[in-house]
This record gives sequence, structure tokens and C-alpha cells, in this order.
Amino acid sequence: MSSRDEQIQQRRANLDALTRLGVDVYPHRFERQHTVSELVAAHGDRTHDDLEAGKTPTGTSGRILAIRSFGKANFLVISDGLAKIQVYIRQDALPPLDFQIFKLLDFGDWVGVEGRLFRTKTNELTVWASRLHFLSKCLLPLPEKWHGLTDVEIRYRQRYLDLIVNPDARRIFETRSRVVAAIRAFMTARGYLEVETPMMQPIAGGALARPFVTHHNTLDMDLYLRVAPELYLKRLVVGGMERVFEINRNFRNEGISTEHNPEFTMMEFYEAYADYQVLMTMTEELLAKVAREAIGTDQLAFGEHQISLVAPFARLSLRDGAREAAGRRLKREVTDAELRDRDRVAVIATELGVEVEPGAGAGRITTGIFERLCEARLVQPTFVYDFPTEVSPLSKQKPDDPDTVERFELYVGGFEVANAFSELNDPVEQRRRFEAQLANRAKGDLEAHEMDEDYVRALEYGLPPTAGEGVGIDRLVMLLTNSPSIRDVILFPLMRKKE
RNA sequence: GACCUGGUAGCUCAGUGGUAGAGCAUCUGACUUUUAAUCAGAGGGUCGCGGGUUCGAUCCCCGCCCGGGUCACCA
Repeated sequence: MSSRDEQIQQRRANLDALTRLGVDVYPHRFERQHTVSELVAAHGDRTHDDLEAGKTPTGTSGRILAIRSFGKANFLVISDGLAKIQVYIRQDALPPLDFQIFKLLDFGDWVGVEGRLFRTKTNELTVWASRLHFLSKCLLPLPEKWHGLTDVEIRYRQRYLDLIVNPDARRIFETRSRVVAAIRAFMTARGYLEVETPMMQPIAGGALARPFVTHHNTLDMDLYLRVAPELYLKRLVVGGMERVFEINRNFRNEGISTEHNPEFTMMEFYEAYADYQVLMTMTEELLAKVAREAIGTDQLAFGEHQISLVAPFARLSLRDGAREAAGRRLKREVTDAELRDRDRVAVIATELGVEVEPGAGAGRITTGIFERLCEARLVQPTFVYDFPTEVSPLSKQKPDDPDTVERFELYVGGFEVANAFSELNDPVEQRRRFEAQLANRAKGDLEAHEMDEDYVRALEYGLPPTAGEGVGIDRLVMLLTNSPSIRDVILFPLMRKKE
């Protein structure tokens, strides 16, 4: 028999023995007086003498993370997932049945204890148990206490094990929760209304990305999992909801990497009467405030880097970034006029080893050059602004430059964290842009936008001047928790099916 | 999708063309304030899966499965 099977059999035998003693091994409830965290917070600073003078009775519960046995003196360490506390078990302090229970405990079991707090000779805050309650069984052997669980495959597939033995994993998701709460508070305080829009859409719009397809049986209708909520949120602004935001999942049927999970969380928002300049300022405030509330500082340690989220963030126009980087690489001057000339910029891209897709115009090629040469170097927060119209079918053009739209992406830590623009609200121009996208699709661009007639109709009813933005929550949490992979900040990242 | 890299006990990891190793965990015993408890003993392996080469493969070769990284695509 394998070690694993042997250990499982032993744990089952202990469970059966408890049942024979008349213990309800899966009780329905336990009246816990305090969490372990509460005890540590309330009494962690109290001295031995102080605790002896008070002798306050208490009770708590948690999972057993260690058992140290010395015959008649025994210690458990139990945890509520956040904090740990030691429990002192001695036979003469417990009812006989409770001590019998103790002898049948395994590492990982759930227990409740009652007793009084004291400090041991080594000054460890400890519950001197007068009662011990069995709450649930851990039938399978757990990873080792000292090295923990480092196999990332098991950490992602069986996140519960990661959470049991790796305190850092728990901390990341505590931070993630605070990030979302802080964003919600920030937006609500500014008069934004939180809404929910369809995740299943007949047309996958709002972003240039390949969608997942699903099917509704009764309606016999194919549907797409949304790639973005954008078009629905702007319909709401048409309807008079002047400030709306949504925090929810998007789904993109594309590659998986340290920065991409097929489902990811975005906070997307729209504000009537604003343009992209307004959103730059707001984004600076949002990130700094969320960082301070979630981790207590706006200075981030991220890998090798120190990142400051203090405003103002750097600003770099996309064409200037591409021009300078290309010029440096090719050791010659690259002009704005060259970037806007399809044939000339295609030559530059080829010289740089950047792939030129068949249907791509000057704008797409320039954007490709930028992404390849500049992105990874933008570690300190940087607004990359003024994108080619060709890659921005939903953004409003600059008044004096129809090839360029009022759009920015925020880069931090070498990747894109936010994407924002002044919204195109001219229905005639919007229809023309959709048609240009359809032409790209006909040329084989699977990410090209589809025609959305109802969205154009909504614009025909009138969208006020509006700016909108999407903030990648997972990536923001990566920055705030110093996580090198998006899988570290998603509880259950998508993994290939096993067996 | 391409390239690089990994899979050995429950966990963390060594290792070798000739009977498979350690620490922790588990089991037995000792121990009334320990805390990576300690001490003594014991059990535990389809070396990811399938082929091939070989007298003999966990090791060498091929294929497959599942990870990780880089690139490509994207946020």
C-alpha cells in the first residue's frame, strides 16, 4: 500500500473510532465565540501576568495546522485561514471524552475549543483547553508544513490546498477583495451607478477580439460570451444614465500567458460630458487611492522595479513612441509622415522584424511597432495617447486629425492596465467605421468588429459627449500584490482538462 | 501555434544504463510549556503514459499527456 493510501486509511480509522465513541463527526453547527483572528488581535499584546489576572474564558475554532504531542502535554495550532493560535491540551484539564477525541485528531481536521488564554514559558499566546469539539475530518494527507506547496499546477488546480498551506495566497485574494471594494467606493462617491449588462450577446462587440460561442437551446440561437460590455454601457448613457460603471468578467478566445486568462475582470465606466483628458486625471486619482486603500501605499515593489503611482503619470503619444523607438533601432530619423504612409511604414516594420498582417493599414502597422518596441519598457505609469483611427473603431477622432482618435492606454509594469477614449457619438461616422471593420473581417481578420445595427440606432437617438474607460482588475491586482503571473491573482485560472 | 524547460514517496527535492535516496509527513515507543519539538524504530515508489534500443531503461531514443517560461495574438 502506498504512503498516501496508508495515511488515508489511518485517517478513516480515526474517524470511525470517533463515531464508535458516540461523537457526531459531522455536526451541523458550532457556536464560536471569537475567530482566531479576533483573539490574536484582541489579546496578542497582553502580557502573561495580565492574562493570568483576567483569566477570561473564550472559545474559537479552526483547522489544525500542527500537532505537537509530549505524552501528557500537547499542543495544537489552529487557524481561521488568516491567523494562527496555539491550543494547550492536557488530559487533566479536559473531560475524558474530549481527551479521547484529541488522541484521534489528524493534521488538517477542523475543531472547536473552549478554554482560557495564557502565555507559555516561551511567551506564546495559547488557549488552555477545557473543552474540545470535533467539527469535521480531513481525510486526505496535506502538503508539508515547512516547504508548503510550491507545485504551481497543484496550487492552481486545487486552490484550496494552496490556501490552507500558503498564507501568501490568502493575502493576495484579501488584497484583491479590497481593490474591488475601493474601486466601487471611489466610483460610487463620484456619482456613478453600478450596473450589469449582458454577458451573453448576439453580437460580440466593444473590443477587437475573438469571442467564445455558446448556444441557447429554446431560442435555437448562437450567442457570444462578451468580449466587452462597452456597447451596452453606452446604450445606458443614451438612455440618460450619465455615469455608469460595471465590474465584471470578459471572455476572449485567445492565447493564455502570464498576462492573459481567457476570462478576466474589467471595471468599465462611462461619463457623459467628459473627454479622454478628464479620464487621465481621474485614472491617476483612482489608482493612487485604490493602492493606498488596498495595500496602504502608492509606492509599489514590482519584481525588480519600484513603481510610483503618484500623479502626474508620464504621457507619450503612440506615434512619438513608435517613431523614437524605431529611429533608435534603425539608427536613423523616422518621421510622422512615414508612419502615416502605408507602404513606407510597412517597410519600416519589416526592417524591425514586426509582422505586417495582409489587410493592415498604416495605423495597424504603427500600433504593432509600438507594441513590439515600447510596451515592455513602460514600467512607470505612462499614458500612451492618440491612437490611429484604424485600430479604434469606437473612438472619436481629433478635430484637426481624422487619422487619429482621442484615446489612451495606461501602461504600468510593462503591460496595459487601462484603455480609454472619447466616445464616437456620430452615428454616420460609426456606421462607416463598422463597415471598414467588416471589410477587414472579409480579408480574414477574425478580431474585426461586427456591425451592430441597434448600437448605431442608439447613437441616432443621441449620445452626449462621453468618455469611457476599462481598467483590468486582474492586472491591477498583479501590480499591487507583486505577482508575476495573472494566475496568481485569479482563484481558479483556466487549466487544461486533466485525465 | 513555435521554441526552451520540467514531471522520482502525501509534500519539498537529490540521484543512477545493473535491487530507488533524504528531510518533513505517516505508523510504533519515550517525554507535563513545546513551537520546523527531540530521541529510538518501522512502513511507504507503475521514477507522468505508451512504444523502441539494450542481456538489462527511472536514466538513452521516439511519440503522447500535463505543467512552467519565452515568442506570437491580445487586455
